[in-house]
Amino acid sequence: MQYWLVKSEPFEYSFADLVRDGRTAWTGVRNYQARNNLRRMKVGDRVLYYHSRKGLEIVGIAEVAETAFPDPTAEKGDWSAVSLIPLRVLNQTVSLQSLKQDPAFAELALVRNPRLSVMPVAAELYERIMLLAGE
DNA sequence: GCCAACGTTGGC
DNA sequence: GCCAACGTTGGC
Repeated sequence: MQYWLVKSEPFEYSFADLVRDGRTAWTGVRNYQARNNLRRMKVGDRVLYYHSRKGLEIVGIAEVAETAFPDPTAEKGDWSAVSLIPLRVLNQTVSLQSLKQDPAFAELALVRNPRLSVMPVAAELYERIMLLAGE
């Protein structure tokens, strides 16, 4: 099992929206690095859900329900989407600030490259985030 | 809302 | 193929 983190602006599509919908196609990624990460996802992989712009915290966990397929919202270009389903809301949200305060997360792409919207999370960092989340 | 950082585009 | 200009992202 691999671990990932995706970012979404909560006023565009929040984790609560995903919970409400039960499943969503993760479309609209237009960055090659992020796209390549989408393509590496496997069914059952865990996906941390981060609220960017507003909130600035990890709020929930989703799961990959379907591996990469052509992004139906892309009019041109070679872009991919995956399907995500919600797993659960975290007991406690994990703020970007708290991640930045812990040197263990210095290598996390969220900290190092704040513009990447789909990124891998090392297993040990995922476990550490789970601890911070009271899971 | 500002603006730094990053990615992309396009003229040369 | 370089690099300046432009557009976008996202923390602050």
